[in-house]
Amino acid sequence: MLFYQHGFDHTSFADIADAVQISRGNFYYHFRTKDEILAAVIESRVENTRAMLQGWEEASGDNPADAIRSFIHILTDNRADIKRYGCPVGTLTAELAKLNHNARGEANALFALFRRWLAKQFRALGRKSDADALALHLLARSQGVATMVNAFRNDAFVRREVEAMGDWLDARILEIP
Amino acid sequence: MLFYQHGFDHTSFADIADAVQISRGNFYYHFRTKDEILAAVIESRVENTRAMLQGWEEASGDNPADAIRSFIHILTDNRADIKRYGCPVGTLTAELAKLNHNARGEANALFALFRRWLAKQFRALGRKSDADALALHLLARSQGVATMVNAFRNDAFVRREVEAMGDWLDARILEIP
DNA sequence: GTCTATACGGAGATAGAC
DNA sequence: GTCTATCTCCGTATAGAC
Repeated sequence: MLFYQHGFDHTSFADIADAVQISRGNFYYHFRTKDEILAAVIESRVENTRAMLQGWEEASGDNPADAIRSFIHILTDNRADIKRYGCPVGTLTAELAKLNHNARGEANALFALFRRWLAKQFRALGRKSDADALALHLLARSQGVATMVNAFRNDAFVRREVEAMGDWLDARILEIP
Repeated sequence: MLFYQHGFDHTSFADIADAVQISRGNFYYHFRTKDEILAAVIESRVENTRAMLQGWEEASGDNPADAIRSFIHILTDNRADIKRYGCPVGTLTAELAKLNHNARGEANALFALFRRWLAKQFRALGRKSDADALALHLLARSQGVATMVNAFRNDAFVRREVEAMGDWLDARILEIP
């Protein structure tokens, strides 16, 4: 999506209309303001994310560690886009924070979706007391990798870090009483 | 700086002129274009960063581990700004990447400054072969924390992660042959 | 050097024909 | 529903007075 590729503020109606192949005027039949488009984009991302997370859960066959590994591997799977545009969630929340935009909360809710889902997996693994902390830690690690690879475009680095996160996860599992 | 607080694209000449207390017209006596201002801002950040890194080195008294700890602690020291605006380097490079801006390289050079400095410290610690990898890892960790705390504004999380990075550093030192 | 006035383009948004 | 034409505002940038 264009908001992801060029940022929300910098994407104009002309850009959008051009991409969707309708005229600028017609746009206002579907959305009254640009903010309304943003809200719809975030809403749609929330839905897709929900579905993706649920899909990982189901594909893991009740193995939370595998579900978490699916999360870790988005870095590898999406590395081409991340190199060019960064993480869609991280860069959007950062931009909206700077714009002091109304939809900031909704964008953060996207992050919270990942956070709660990861915490749920860690809890299912038996990490009752620190599930949320582990979730935040892993989310931060993957955000950090996304930021760095966006700057340095270093594939080897992504591979190393994804592996390191896997090792970290294994170590957390071994710690379980 | 305004570019940090509101982003480069979203900051107008009127905003800047207002902040510096001179008229918009007078601005063009000092800079010919907005991009020239950006270049000057980055240039100035490079200088400040160089000085800061050198200062850490000197304050550490030839103890690279302490120098690295100074780096880790910027997260704690600047957490108020980071909560509101994110990391100045990370958010700038991310924005310029999306704008496909000319100055993208210069902004990344800012990141590279930290990277090389950290690698130098790790090398001084005796990590000859993986100094750069360790530098990138630590840089990514701190970027990740900055992104998360910008979204969630969670002080306890920063404290935990800063401590965890300290522990990680100690473990790397113990590994040295 | 610093100001005011203004040109010029592009942005979001509206009106109204079809 | 989709279009073109148009409005208004704001952004960068320039001209020229002082």
